[in-house]
Amino acid sequence: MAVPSRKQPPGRIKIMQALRLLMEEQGFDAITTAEIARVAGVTEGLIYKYFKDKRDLLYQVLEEMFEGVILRIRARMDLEKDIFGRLHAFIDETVAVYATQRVFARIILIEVRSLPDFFTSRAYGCVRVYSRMLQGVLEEGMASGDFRQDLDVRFLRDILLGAIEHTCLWGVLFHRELDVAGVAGQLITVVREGIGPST
Amino acid sequence: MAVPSRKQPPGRIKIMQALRLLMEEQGFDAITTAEIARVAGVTEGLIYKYFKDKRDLLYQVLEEMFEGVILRIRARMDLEKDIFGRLHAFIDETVAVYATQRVFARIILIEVRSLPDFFTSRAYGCVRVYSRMLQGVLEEGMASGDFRQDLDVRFLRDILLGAIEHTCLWGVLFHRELDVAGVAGQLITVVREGIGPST
Amino acid sequence: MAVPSRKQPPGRIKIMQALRLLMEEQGFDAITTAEIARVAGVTEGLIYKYFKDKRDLLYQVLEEMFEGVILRIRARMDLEKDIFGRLHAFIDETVAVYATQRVFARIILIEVRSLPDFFTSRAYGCVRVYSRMLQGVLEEGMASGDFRQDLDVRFLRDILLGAIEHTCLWGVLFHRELDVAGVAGQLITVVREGIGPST
Amino acid sequence: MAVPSRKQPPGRIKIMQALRLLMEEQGFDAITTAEIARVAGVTEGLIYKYFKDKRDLLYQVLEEMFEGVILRIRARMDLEKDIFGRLHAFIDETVAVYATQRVFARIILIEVRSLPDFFTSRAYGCVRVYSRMLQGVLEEGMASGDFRQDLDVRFLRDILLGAIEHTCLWGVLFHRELDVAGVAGQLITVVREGIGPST
DNA sequence: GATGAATGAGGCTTCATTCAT
DNA sequence: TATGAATGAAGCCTCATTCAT
Repeated sequence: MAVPSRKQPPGRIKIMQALRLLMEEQGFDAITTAEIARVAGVTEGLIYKYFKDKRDLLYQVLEEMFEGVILRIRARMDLEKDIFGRLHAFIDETVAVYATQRVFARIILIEVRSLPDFFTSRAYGCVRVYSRMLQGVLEEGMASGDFRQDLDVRFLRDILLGAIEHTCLWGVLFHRELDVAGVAGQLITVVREGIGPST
Repeated sequence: MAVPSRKQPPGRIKIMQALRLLMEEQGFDAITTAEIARVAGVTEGLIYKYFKDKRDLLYQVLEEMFEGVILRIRARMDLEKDIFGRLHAFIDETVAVYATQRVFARIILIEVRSLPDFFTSRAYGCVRVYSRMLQGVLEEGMASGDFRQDLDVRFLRDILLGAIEHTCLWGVLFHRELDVAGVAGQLITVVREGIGPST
Repeated sequence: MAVPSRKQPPGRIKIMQALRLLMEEQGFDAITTAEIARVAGVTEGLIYKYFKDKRDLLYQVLEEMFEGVILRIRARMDLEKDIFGRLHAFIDETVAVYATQRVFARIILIEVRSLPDFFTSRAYGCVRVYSRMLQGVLEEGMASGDFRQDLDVRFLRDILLGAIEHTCLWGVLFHRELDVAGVAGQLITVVREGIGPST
Repeated sequence: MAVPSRKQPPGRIKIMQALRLLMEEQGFDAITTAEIARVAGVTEGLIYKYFKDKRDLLYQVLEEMFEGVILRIRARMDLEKDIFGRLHAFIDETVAVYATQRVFARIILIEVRSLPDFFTSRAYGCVRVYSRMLQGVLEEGMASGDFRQDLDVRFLRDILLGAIEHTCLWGVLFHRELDVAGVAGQLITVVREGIGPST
């Protein structure tokens, strides 16, 4: 997977890096192709050699990052034996990614939602893979009796994803630091035991 | 409710209605001022008599809707005696709003996030009020011993808000129906008891 | 002359004052009718009750001020017996006006030049009267033999007017103080004796 | 002279020429970007590839012309041996420029004054250079004892510049012919000897 | 693989002005 | 005398995109 970028033309690489760089500071809409080209040190025209349009560039950047993220999470989960460990690994690693890879977080949490054609892009495939990983854990836990079985697994999945995203969102929006262990820990606690008084 | 908007110039009202109407079908960016004016039956210039710019119009539309939403939720919560009832009311009513007021949901869940100046707008004040309502319930529950006290109340609040939003998001994005009672019910269950095997 | 503004409707007065006030700080083009109305405390519509259009307002403001200026200069000149005294009075008083009445100076030195219809306005009549006053002095001086006679009186007039205006211009443009006596004195010296080595 | 503008993109050249052409007949404000583009035979968008905005275009046109003017004046002055010759050359050449280069005259005498950001533009640098040339002559004359020394050199400079400009202004405003030798000659006479009766 | 000049569509916004009340 | 809602024309400018070299 994730071909080691062998043979990638330098122009293409520079363009993708330029967008990533610019998105550290600005939203996608605020970034112009002229700016991307300037930062990349190429001409605007070259962008269209490698990318169908400006959004395609965004999607490809996202895809590349997302592949790395998925590998990371999978690797981390594979180390865990029990089901709660794997769930914790998924959550913790996701939060860690949002905390450290701000551009990735920006794109996935903010930019992409208002772009209708995202959901037919290859990058969206990554979202499905990612989402399916969590769903897999949940199904497994239900099957094994470790998790309660009276819930719709997709609802449950969305609840978890939403909880993760929202706790990270403000950090991303306002460039605030994120307490990874704290967020992940509290989330796991709520999910395991609920908010009723600890018994 | 919804103050009879005394003295509001008709043009202003028509413009706001036009945007709401158009946003049933398209994203904010895809809507042009020309289109708004045409649907409202006024000239483009009039928009700028009442609104600083196109985004200001969006924020004012959102604010107006949000005020109604807040009133609705508050009214509903005031009917409940116990703390879990109030929590349930908040969640259930929020989901109901997302399910029925698609434009409101669109704006708050999707459009607004990529607009940096939203967070300095008056409409954002509504978000804070709304968010504070939930936080109030949580604090109350912690103080009374009904909720566990080993969690950061703001984390908890964000977990809940995220869970609500995400479960509604896909319905909003793809114009799917939303099973209000189902979503709210499952969410409350998770929150109360966690996903551990039902005892 | 210059009717003591008897019976002038208050709205009209307020509008003219508003423009004068605003022109202390901004150029005419940068000032909008909306701003004028706001400062005057009237509605935009009222402006068009009293003035044909925005430029007409400018011209009437200028005319009113110019009438005062002409009276001042004339009064001052009438005190002088000899021809050089009158010339000095004209120059000195003009510089004094530019130094103290910045709005007047702004309009006459800057704004009005790019407005083609100014030269058919009543305010332009004031310019002619003013200009004629200087020309009168010069003609008188030539006739009496006090001034050299080998020059075209209109060229001479323009040379003097230009010298006055330009020495004041930068003060007006950049809100700098103006050394009235200095400017007028040096000007008179040059005009009387030239720049050849003092004999 | 007038560097062969090597490598200047043709579009850029055509745009600048178009503005010069249009300003023969109309004021800057009356000229629209659409008109400029039409006359240049390019699209409006291209204007903004080469010029920050419409005013920037004006300033660059002015700068280009002003550079030529300065070269002309300097060349002419360099031919003169004595100080009065150089002063005369400066005045005469300036008047000649105003008489023949109407667009240049228009811009410098009329348009530019009401544009606040002109004074921070590169074109304004030319004004300073030009103005400094005259001041240099005056300082030289004072140092050598050819000119009287009891005057502030900058006042004197402004008096001369104003006299030149004003005598040319009406010609420029009303498209009248200008008697170059006459204007320059009379001006020099006044300046040398004053208006006192010829001795 | 890369350039860079040029396009073109249309977006947002401004503002003087009018008119019914 | 004054209001204020509404107009309408057009202006400036942006920016993704193309194409010949």
